[in-house]
Amino acid sequence: MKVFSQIRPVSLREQVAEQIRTAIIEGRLKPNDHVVEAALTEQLGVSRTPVREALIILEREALIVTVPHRGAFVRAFNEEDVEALFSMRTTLENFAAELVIDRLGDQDYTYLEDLVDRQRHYIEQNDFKQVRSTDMAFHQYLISYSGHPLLMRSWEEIVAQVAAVLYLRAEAQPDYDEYLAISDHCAILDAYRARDLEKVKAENRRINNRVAAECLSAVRVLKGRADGSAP
Amino acid sequence: MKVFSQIRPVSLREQVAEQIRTAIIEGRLKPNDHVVEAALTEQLGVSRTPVREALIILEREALIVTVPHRGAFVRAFNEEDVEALFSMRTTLENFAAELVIDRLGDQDYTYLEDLVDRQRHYIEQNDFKQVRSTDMAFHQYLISYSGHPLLMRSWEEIVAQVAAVLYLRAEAQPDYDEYLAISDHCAILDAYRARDLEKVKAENRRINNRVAAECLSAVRVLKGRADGSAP
DNA sequence: ATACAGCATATTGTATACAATCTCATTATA
DNA sequence: TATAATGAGATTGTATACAATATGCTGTAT
Repeated sequence: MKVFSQIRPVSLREQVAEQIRTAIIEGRLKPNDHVVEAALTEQLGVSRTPVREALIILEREALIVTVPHRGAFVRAFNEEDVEALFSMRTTLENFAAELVIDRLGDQDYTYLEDLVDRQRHYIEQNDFKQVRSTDMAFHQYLISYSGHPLLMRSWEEIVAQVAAVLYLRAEAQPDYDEYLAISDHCAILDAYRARDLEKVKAENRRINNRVAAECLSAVRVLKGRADGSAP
Repeated sequence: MKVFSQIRPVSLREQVAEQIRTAIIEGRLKPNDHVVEAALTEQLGVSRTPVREALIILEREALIVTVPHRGAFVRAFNEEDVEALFSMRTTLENFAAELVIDRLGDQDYTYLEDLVDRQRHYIEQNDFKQVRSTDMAFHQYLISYSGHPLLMRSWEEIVAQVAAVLYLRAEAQPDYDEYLAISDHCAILDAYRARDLEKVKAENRRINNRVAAECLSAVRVLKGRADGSAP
């Protein structure tokens, strides 16, 4: 029985990166916000070095855009970005499907169904933070199950962007029907259970295309609001 | 007519990263080599700051593995890594194929054919550095043509790893038949010309599987040598 | 002879100081 | 008035100094 989990030192730069990442995903840092190193230094109580290193990491994750001698800015997603994001997501999820479809067992389906139930529960309680997190856990499970290091890495790089864009959707459409995700996940599970790879891929494509459209309109709405309020 | 190309300040960290990257790809830095910051500081004539920042970038590219308080080491590819690398490459190239197959025009085919000719020429001259570079340019063109920012980014992240692994193949098999790549590229071009997406995908899969097998055996051979010479 | 504690050295992690560059308001000039 | 030059302030880029940690040697006790 495993009692203790590995202790590994987590460097300041990673802690800083995590804080900034979360702030972006949760919308506390808005698109195009200027992220000033000195400000973070003060707020986080660390020196500029780990802050700078964290910003370099986040730039590689495309959550931050840096301009030489001007600084770091929160990435603003335009319509093409959203389009690209979800087509990439479809590609990665379909790749994962190829890798795992013949390896998923009953306990995996049980676990995934449990996640769906939990998500339904959180929707009923209006706990949207948990809804998002459970939703992501569903997709994450399938990706991680592949054990493919490059796939997992690519996934990690886009997942933060997806989260950031979904936040925009939530902001633009506060009354979004969260139950859609439930039926989506059930459809995916059914296709996996049937070991029907093409069906899984088609569902992934369909769902991501729909979510992409939703986020696209969110981006447009928010852009309109911004232009309207401060032209 | 475009006369001048954009001048953009290239930071020290990027220059340092480029140097280390090239050194790894060209085999001057061997797998598991300890990359000591102070040594680079001295050799490159810059301070530790840009060196550290370059190492962070390369860690995100998976060319460097860093262990807290122990330092940075050149990534050593094992057999699973090679397997994963080329299956990911297939996925990305097939995604690119979906995006570009209906957009390629005559001038594109001409350009790509010219690349193949140049590559053949370099093989005849035994200029293997140019052979590699032309080969990569062929694949790069198709990826870039997609204009898909995330695809291009993912590609960039694996292309250095592919180059590093191909260097291993060259080391293990000095008499490798370089003309194989020529017929591979012709096969890809034919499939694109026929607008046959499934054919393109099948060729990509076939070629990458073969190259993966070659690199896999290279990794095994080199591992055997290393274990034999210093057990 | 072996195992362990403790110290010396090397290396990385972090903080701070200084240099280069950009932005923007102000002023001079046509 | 419009436009360009100028300089102060802000911010990032780079260098260096100091702190924390890991490694390996040496001496000592068993």
